[in-house]
Formats: sequence, C-alpha cells, structure tokens
Amino acid sequence: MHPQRRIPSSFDGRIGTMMQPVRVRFAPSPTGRPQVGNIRTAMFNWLLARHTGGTFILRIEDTDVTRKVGGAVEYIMEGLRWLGLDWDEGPEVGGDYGPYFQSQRLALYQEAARRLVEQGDAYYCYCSSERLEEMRQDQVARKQPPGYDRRCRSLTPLECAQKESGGLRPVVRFRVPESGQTRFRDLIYGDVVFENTTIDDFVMLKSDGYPTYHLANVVDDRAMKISHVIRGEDWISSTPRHLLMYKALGYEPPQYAHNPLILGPDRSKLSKRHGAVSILEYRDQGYLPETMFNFIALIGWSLDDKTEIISREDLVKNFSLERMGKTGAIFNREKLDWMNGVYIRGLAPDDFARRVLPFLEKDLPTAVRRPLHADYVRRIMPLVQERTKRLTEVAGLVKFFFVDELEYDPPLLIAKNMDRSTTLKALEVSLSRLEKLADFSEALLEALLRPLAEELGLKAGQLFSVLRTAVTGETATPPLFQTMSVLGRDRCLKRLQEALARLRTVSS
RNA sequence: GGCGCAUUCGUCUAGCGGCCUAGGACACGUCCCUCUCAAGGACGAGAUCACGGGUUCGAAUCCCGUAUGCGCUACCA
Repeated sequence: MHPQRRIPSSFDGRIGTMMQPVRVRFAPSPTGRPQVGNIRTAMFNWLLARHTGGTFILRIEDTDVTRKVGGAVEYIMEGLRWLGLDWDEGPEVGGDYGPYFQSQRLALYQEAARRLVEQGDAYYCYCSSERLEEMRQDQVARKQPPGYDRRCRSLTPLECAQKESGGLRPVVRFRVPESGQTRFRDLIYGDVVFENTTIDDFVMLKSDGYPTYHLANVVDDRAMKISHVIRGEDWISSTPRHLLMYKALGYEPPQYAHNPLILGPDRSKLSKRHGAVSILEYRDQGYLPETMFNFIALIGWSLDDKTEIISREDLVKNFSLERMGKTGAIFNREKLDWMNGVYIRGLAPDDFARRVLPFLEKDLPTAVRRPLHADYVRRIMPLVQERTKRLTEVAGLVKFFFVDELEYDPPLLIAKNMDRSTTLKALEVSLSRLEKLADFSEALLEALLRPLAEELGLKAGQLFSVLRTAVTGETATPPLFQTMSVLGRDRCLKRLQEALARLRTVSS
C-alpha cells in the first residue's frame, strides 16, 4: 500500500520529518451541535491516525468567548462517540500535551505574540472596530480589496504607551511581508501559491487577551507535535497566514491536507438553513452510526470504482489521503436512506429489535402501555426489519400490533374488483372458518385461507387484501399469515368481527 | 472587487495519455418474483467528460485561456 504515492515530496525531503509519527487533531469550536461536515473532517483525521497507528487528538478551540455555547463540548464528544471516533488525547482522557482547551492555554499564545512583537514580526494595533468598519465600507465602495490599512504598523513604543495610557487595549497584528509569495503543497489539492501582498495584517491576539484561530492553531499544533493538519477546504485561504507565522516563529510547519466541503442542495456550504446538519440529528432520525460512518466517508473519498458498502475496519485498512477527491459534494439523502436500509437489513434480528426499542417507546401512540413487552417486540421486528429505512418509521409500521382499537375507513375493506356484498361474504366465511382453527400458526393459516379464496371464487390476493385490512387497518403490511400469527387468534377474530360490523354500516 | 480552489450522468463517484463508442451506486422507468408493501433479480433511460485553444500518432486524463460555481476576504472558527 502506498498511502501518498502521488504526492511529490517537498516536505519528505526535509530531514527529520519523514519518519515522524502521525499525530492529527480534530479541533472544533464549541458553538453548537457538531455538524456533519466537521464530523467528516474528524473522521478523516481519525482514519489517518488509525491507518498509520498514529495518534488522534481532540482539542477544543474555545477562543471566542462571544460564540461559546454551553453544552457544546458535550455534544461534540457525544457525536464523536456515537460514531466510534475515539480520541487518544483530549478532554476526559487527558494526554501529555494538555490542556486540550485553548481557553486554558492563553499564556502560551500571549507569549508567542509577545515574542513576535519583540522580533518585529508583529505589532500592537489600537484601531477601534468602528474605524475598521468604516475603513472596510470605504474600501468596498471604492472597489478596493478590503483589508487592514496598516495604520498602526509603525507606531513607536512611545506612541503605543500614550494610546495605552488613554485606556486603549490593543490587538496584536502580524506584520505580513510586503513582497514575496507563500506557497505550500497541499496533500489533496497540490501546490497552492499566494502573493504576500494579497494578505493583510491579520489579528493574532484580540484585545481581550484571547488568540484568534490563526495564532492558536499554530501555537498548539506546534506544541502538540501535530504532523498533519486535515481540515476543511475553507481554510485554504488562511493557510499562508499560518505558514508565515511558523516561519517567523522558526517552526517547521505540519503537512496540510484540506478536504472538500459538504454542500447543501444549492451547492453552497452546508449550513442550518439546509435542514438537518448535526450528526446527532441523523442519529435521532433513525440512521445507524455504521451507515453514517460509511456514507460520510464516501463523500469525498472512494476505495475504487464500485465499492459502496464498506466496513469501518476496511476503511481504516484502506484509507489514504491520495484517494480523496477535491470537489465539494452535495449530501444525498436518498442514497443515505438506501444505505441505512442496507445496514438495517444486515443487523442480527435481536440487535435490530434492541436498537428500535427506544424509538418505539418514544413514537408509539401514548395510549399504548409502557414499557413495551420486549419479547413481543422481538417477535414483531423480523416482520418489518427488511422494510425499514429509518428507525423512526418503525412505530408507524407496527402500530397495529400494539393498539387496541383500529382506525380505518370501512370501504377500504373492499378489495379490488369486489363489492360490499362479496366482501361481507368473504369476511363472514373467513371468520367462521378461522374460529374453528385453534392454532394460528403461519402454516395452518395458509393451508386454510388459500383454498378458501378459491372456494369463494376469489383470487388469493383479493381475500388476503380484505383480511389484511380487517386485521391491521392498513393496506400495506408485512405478509398476512406472519402478521396474523404474531397478532394471535383472539385479536384476529375480534378484529374480523369488528370489520364485519363496520362494513355493515356502510350503505351499498 | 481581490485572492484561492474546483468543474465527468439529476446526485455521489471511477478514471492518473491508448483498456472509455466513459464504469459503478442512489434516484427514475419497464419487466420478473409476489397476498399488499418492501427486499431481490433482469433490462433501460440518463454525461457531446463546462467551453475554446494547444501539446501528442493518440486527451476525460497534460498545458493555456474563458465561463461558471464555491470558499476566504471579522478583535468567528
């Protein structure tokens, strides 16, 4: 196997980097429930770590006090765990490179910023956000590229002191070179080049003492010995800033691999307005974690020209950055549903029943007594397993097994090419014959009913259709005999009598 | 506007110069199976490989340009 066969080496040639152990990280910002796009990036990182025997690190980038959302870290870990993406270092598991919350590493960033200022690679900026906003609007109006105008770039220490004595809290900006270019070889996208003149003096340290993503990720990736940064493609434009900082700090940068984005149906970056975006919502909508793992991995990655269903083990065994695509992909719900059906059908019956149970408890009509009888549920589940695509739809499929009173429109009892009287007759005769049947086993039911259809001058399908509706109140159900068998003699007979009574009230 | 990236069936993709009159999957259509619904099987429709130039004996594959789309352009990540 040659994981990065196609990547011409520029980093590989550098002494010491080639045999470095793989250390990758997933560094989400705790701003809400984990989105599928971010989770996919986490997966690719995890996959590379597991494939190479490396280390997968979870680091929380909580550097934006204003966007922090309570409980978000728990949600993120919950999503990761649900998919089986275990981390070797990070919250709750610790590690030698902690703390793994950036809000607890402030001194490190401040120290780096101070050093860069001392070296002359960064400077204090006292411009107010109002001024900056005005400047931007002006630039846009004049069709100039927006960017900091570097007003504070050459303030003297004395001027700085004066501003500060006036109560101004500065930010620290990076002093971007005014010439030259910054380039890197992305493991997925290949060579990417930026003119330094197109990069503005970005903020590294905010006035509240917190770092921006740019500074924090560089400092931490270095401190945590990250070997590969796999992150969303939307970061590609920021990469030269990071590279510039590595250079100023005298650090060797990690290797970069940007993965393409997951798009909404309108081809724009997937966001809340596209509907379900959190991995946890997919869980709640009845998708299996193995489905999500398989499906998400195959958005942007492929094994070959035909593999669609692939296990986690095979994914780990075969994963490589080289087989990553570079185009954004729309999340195809129909295909997800199909794949979930495939995985559901592959579940052992008891496993299926076990996974459905919580959905049943939640979704069955409130009139149904809880807790559900596990053995009864286990008998029903095989009848619907191959018919379900999402766990959430099972309740609707098996409702009639639990409910006391069926609700349906009586004329529905009348099958194709039949009328009220033939249906009445079919029901009457069936009922009387069935009453004499002591054991409602599948085989006996079939042995009785099939010949009966002929005797009544009906096609088997017609009789079965009448009985199906009578006994379930539905026109689409699992096979009749199995259904009746599980329902049991008493309930079937009772429902047949009810059906008869209902149909009699229908005028002909 | 600037910069960056991308561009193969509706969608997800295979394709690394000849195997491609472009393969697979979802969805779709027809048929088979069948007590309904599924599942399964068979078949089919669906892509002038964004467009235009090159390079080459030969290009979906390499190069250039154009178009379109997306991303970034915050004291967000």
